[in-house]
Amino acid sequence: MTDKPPPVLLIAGPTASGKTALAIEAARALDGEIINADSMQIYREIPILSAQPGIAERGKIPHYLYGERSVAEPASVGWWARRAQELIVEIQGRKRTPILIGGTGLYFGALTKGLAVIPPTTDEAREEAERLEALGMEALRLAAAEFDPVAAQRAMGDDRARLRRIVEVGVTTGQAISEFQKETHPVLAAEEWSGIVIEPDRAALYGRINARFDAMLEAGALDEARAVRGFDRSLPALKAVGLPPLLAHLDGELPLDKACELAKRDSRRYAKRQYTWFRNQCGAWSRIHALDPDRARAEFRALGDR
RNA sequence: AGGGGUGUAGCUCAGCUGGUAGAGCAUCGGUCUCCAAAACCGAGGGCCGGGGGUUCGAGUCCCUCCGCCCCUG
Repeated sequence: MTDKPPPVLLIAGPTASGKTALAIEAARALDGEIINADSMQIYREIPILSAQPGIAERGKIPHYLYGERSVAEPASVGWWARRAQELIVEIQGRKRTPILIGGTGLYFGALTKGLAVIPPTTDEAREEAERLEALGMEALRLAAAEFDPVAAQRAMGDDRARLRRIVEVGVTTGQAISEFQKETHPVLAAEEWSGIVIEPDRAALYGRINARFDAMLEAGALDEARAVRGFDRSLPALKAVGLPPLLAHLDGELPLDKACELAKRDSRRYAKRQYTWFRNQCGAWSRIHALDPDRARAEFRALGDR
């Protein structure tokens, strides 16, 4: 018997790829506990729209970071990574396997590649960035280039989000964000984890995405949208796929069928971006291709036998 | 059956008085270090319904055939 902590299992997959079922299978096989690695499933007001696993689905397996925060209190990669790390240590302390499952590539990256340690930006800095953005892209880009020509160069086109961050970090620290980023260290060492990507046939997944959204509506997605209607629309959770068109419908701007169409389209686009991310950022991970739960489980077991 | 209309990219449609095709959406590829289900960048794709004719040259004009839509009987 050694005291070596059990390795951490990372499972990434696009929306609607059957992650939940596979996580349960993995938890049973490895005596594990499940940690959410999905930026939207963190919010408790949108369990249906973000496809959080229900009580029944969870079985007896402990699940963490699902519905842990309110829409009104946005999470962030940094917050998530810290929580995930704490939970990993806890679970390993119980001699069990931490299983992280989700679709947010950046979150996995924070663990396996690291996140630069940058002081939290101040309100003042955020206001400054907003002020510049309001002046127009040119002003924002110019200011960003002033703080950090390297990072500004990297932000192509009208990439407001990154340009703004450069300014925010610049204003609060007086330093270039790219300098901080040079000092990045993985949270998990390479030998501490193994990763699996669920990568089903694209057309099949699209079909499932479409069907799933209909099921979400059936399950009360519209009520969820109604419940968060009063929140600031610029909150991250209010941008969850499917929510904007549903809100537009509630505001009387769109017929329901049109809203559904848009929601499905957005979901397909999102899945496409996820494929791109996993393909290029998680190239060394193992793959599972089956969409069918039974076959996916079989593929998973086959991986374990290697 | 007669009259009118229409047939251009996967879809919806632009294409002025003829000069060998565009747009939106979809699709595909890529970026990604603290709002990431975000914010961006890029690409391919059309024997212009078939055939014939006029013309130096036709998606654009003429004839004919085929498909679809509407009206009238």
